Amino acid sequence: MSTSDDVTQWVGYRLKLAQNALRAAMDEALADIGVTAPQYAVLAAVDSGPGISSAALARAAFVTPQTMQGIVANLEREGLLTRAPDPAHGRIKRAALTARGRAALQRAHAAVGVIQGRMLDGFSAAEVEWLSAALARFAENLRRPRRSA
Amino acid sequence: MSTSDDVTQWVGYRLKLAQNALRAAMDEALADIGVTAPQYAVLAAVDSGPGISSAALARAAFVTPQTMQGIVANLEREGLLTRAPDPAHGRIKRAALTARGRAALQRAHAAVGVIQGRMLDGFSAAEVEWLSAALARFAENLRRPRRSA
DNA sequence: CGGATATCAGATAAACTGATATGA
DNA sequence: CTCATATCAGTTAATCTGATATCC
Repeated sequence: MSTSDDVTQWVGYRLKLAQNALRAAMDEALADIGVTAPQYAVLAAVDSGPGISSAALARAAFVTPQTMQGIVANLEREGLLTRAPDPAHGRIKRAALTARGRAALQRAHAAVGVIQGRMLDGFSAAEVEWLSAALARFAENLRRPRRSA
Repeated sequence: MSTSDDVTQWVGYRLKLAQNALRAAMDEALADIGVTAPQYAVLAAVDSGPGISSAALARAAFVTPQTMQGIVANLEREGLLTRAPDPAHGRIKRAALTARGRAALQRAHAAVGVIQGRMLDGFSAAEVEWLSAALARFAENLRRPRRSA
């Protein structure tokens, strides 16, 4: 039974290893800037869409609101973003980058670009495109019918 | 500045989303069996190579010995594997699955197979092969020279 | 002593579920 | 009342770094 059991050959395992390596490389590169990989993603998302709520960020990242609030709270504590209550909708808090947040994001973009380049070394743009689409499809496929309707 | 900043388009982000979705799906499927995705990987590795040490498992998974010991300790606590000191090398502890561990692994293999099939739905064997190789190469590329050119 | 192995101790971000308050 | 948003409280597995002890 140790024939098809080689976990290191399984796509899912390699997916995990690749993601682990990516996160490790990003964490190392982002350490100086003082942000983690997930935090970087949130900073970039807030920069792309200022005024976004935590709930919306959570939906975009497919995590629970509580999880996203943890990440956002860390960023707020570090002074990289602020959240102001929406005047019209008292309950919603809209996130925006601070000056320090924007500066950090700038540096992070550069650092991450290097990591990305290293990871994709040897692959053509077309291959990367296909790969990216395949990964997105993996996630879609996995998020389908959970059970028993 | 919101042109090339769309994080959701970035390969690394999609890699993370795919891995997150995979882990979530696996955790859900493995919940009944009482193991997590990383624990499943360790059980499979121990099954493939009985007598393996925690340090060797850590190297195979590219994590620190401490991290692997945490996972192994949890599995030992659950009674899914045992660790016996090597008679010749007093310091080394060799892991082996218990009867319950083997039973859990059997069930886990089946459950994970379903998840895998769902994730890869629509992809040919050749495509999966290429994808898998690409992911392995990503990890390799990222684990190369840290700096110093 | 050096190298590999195992652990203890401690820290942290990230993820979850559950419960709750509030506003539209 | 219902839905979405935010948040408090508590839990957990998985990561890390640092320090130690134990073998060969």
